[in-house]
Amino acid sequence: MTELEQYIQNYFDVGEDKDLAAIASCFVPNEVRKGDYLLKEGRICNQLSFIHSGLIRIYAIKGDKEVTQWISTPGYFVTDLASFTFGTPARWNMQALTDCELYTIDRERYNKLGEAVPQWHQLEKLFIAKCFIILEERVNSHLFMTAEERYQQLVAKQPELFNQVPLQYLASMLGMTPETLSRLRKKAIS
Amino acid sequence: MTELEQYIQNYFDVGEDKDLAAIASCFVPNEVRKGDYLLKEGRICNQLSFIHSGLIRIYAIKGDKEVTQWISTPGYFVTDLASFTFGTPARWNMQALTDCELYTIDRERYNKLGEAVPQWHQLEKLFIAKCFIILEERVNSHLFMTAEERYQQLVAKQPELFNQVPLQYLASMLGMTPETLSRLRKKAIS
DNA sequence: TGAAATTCTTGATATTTATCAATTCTGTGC
DNA sequence: GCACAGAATTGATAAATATCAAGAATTTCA
Repeated sequence: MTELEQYIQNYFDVGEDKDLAAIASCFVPNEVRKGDYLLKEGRICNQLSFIHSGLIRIYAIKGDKEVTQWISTPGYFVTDLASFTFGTPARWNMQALTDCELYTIDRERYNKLGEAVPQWHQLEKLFIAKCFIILEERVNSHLFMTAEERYQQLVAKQPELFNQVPLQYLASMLGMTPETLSRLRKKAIS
Repeated sequence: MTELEQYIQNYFDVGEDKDLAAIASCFVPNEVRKGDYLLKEGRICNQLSFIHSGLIRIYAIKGDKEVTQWISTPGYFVTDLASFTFGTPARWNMQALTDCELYTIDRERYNKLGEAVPQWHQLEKLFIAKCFIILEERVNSHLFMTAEERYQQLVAKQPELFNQVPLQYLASMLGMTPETLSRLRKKAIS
């Protein structure tokens, strides 16, 4: 199984090898440079990419400050699911934090996968349901946990982010100020 | 269009009238009494219901207290989407706050809709995507807004809840204590 | 390399929200 | 109507987090 096929399989759980290969063949490798935008707020999101290497930040502007929603890392995908699915204006900016190697499918090809892969709509449904569950976890993390517990959870799940991503972005993504994150880190170390 | 068909149409956006009728025919009316549970944490969620009348509270137990995730109202549906879709143990309790009239489909019938309605998996995908967007809004409300702004948003969107639902549940759902909600209300009135 | 820019940390303080305890209010059943 | 239980409010205080300002550390790039 190629690396790309592995990425796809992790999200789409394709039953047939030939279907998996057919899906993978619709993705094309591409690169973006540090600072490049994959998507800007207000535009239509026309692509879904898996990250082979690099980091991508998803954020929005709220008043006079940026709110980071998520940092996407190798093996994960990036898209604005709402915009990609419904063709509505994106509410997120997606910007490369580092040079990135991606595998990308555009909306047109994506929407034709149903013709090539009989089970496609079923797989796609389950993919979106998985995304739903991931989001549900995030809502829960705000309802059930304190800022400090959210920080500890992120340290446990993705410790590498703390070496690779400006802490101000992680703070925003956790729903706290950079100063608060800085103090929680200090507290955790001592 | 029947009331049930209208509810379904709001979420599934069915193209063909006969498909809509076919889907609606798989739902059966049923009633639950105030206090009854539609689902308990740990069980598998085997049904999806539209609410014709009444209110249902979705909540979980965290430590020694209950966290209300949502209050579902007439016209909306209730289910644990993760459990219903993947057959995994539910993480939520669903309890009737009042006597309720529902239209319910069980998992078995739901999963057979693909046989009766050609576009079903496509419709279902879009349904789940809509649920995803609703959740995304909720994550945003925690990242972008203060507790007070979340309160004001709920007042604007669902003012009737404040007459019909114990405020402690609304407080929990907004991610704050009952005391804080009480003070925000007082502040908003004056 | 070194200067400039950005990021991170730290301290002092303000604001927000939670906690705990005591009433008050409201609805329910007798 | 009255007593009771649950719910909501209020007050006093504590804890968590934000804000503002300054300085230290790090990164960027000419």
